[in-house]
Amino acid sequence: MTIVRLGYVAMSVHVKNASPSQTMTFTRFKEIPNRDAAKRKLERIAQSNLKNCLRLLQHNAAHDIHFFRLSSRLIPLADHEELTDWEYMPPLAADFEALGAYAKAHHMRLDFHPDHFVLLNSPREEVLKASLITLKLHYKMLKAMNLNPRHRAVMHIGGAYHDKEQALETFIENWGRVPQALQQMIMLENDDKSFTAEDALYLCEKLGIPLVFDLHHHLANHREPRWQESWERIIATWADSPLPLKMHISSPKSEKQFRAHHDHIEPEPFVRFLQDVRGSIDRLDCMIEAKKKDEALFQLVNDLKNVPWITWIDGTTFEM
DNA sequence: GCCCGTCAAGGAGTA
DNA sequence: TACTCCTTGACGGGC
Repeated sequence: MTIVRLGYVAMSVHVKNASPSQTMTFTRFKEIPNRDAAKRKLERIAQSNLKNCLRLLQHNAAHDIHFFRLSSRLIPLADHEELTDWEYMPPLAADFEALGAYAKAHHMRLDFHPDHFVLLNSPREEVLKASLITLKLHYKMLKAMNLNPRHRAVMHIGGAYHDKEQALETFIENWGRVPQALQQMIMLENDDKSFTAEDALYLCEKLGIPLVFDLHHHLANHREPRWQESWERIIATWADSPLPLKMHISSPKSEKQFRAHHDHIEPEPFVRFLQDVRGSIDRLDCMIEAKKKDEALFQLVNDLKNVPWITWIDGTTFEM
């Protein structure tokens, strides 16, 4: 038996005016003559983002959603190189605490996906440095929510830099420069252009990192099409994690724009996948990455209602 | 209230 | 070498 939880990404199409990613660009920041006033404005935006985030968690609780990706843009400009003197945490501490407490009370798995500019295998010193600053920000947010940071941030491997083998080795070299607390926070994901699941497994097995398998990326980018051959190895990368194996699920926008995400999830390929992995592990968390966010999740739940070997435990959790 | 240019980031691809 | 595109959601000026 496998218990599967479904989750979605960062914002809701149902909850109106609840963006967790309101922002101010650095260009606008500089236009405000009083720097302290500008910082206060950033703090107000961040507070609004966190309050909206709590509303999203409340919406999730109401719909039995126990798995959610937080926006990485909760605090605008927090990792900007010209704002290192800004002590943003004290005015936000209470809001972060409330978020973490709510998630714990409602048994929710929360995590982050730092954006694709966070590159641990960059040959450029300044890019690696900026990436570590952004990762540290994610770590601080998790700590502020009183969540165990272990395996809460999924990342891509990075650029191929015209030599994929060398790029993988650079990742390993640079990994030694990542503080241990940040290393423990990280999961790796196969991407749709450069690094296949096989490449990611090479790093994950060597460095002890859980692999977040993205099925759509695998279909777009692979050497060996049969992911099933690697499934046991993928499971094994999660052996030391306090959290269940995590997957990314999305559907291609079209044949032509295969790599882009569709509004919704095509149920048939997902059902075939579930059939293949059924019983192979106790728990599986599937992050639904679709343009229509929670609406796509609700539609998928509806589509899965007809599958005879699925037994629903609550609104978005089932046993198979 | 809608439309569209702009903002940020790093890499890939093309000319 | 220089550019355009990719991606994301939001901002903000113009009408």
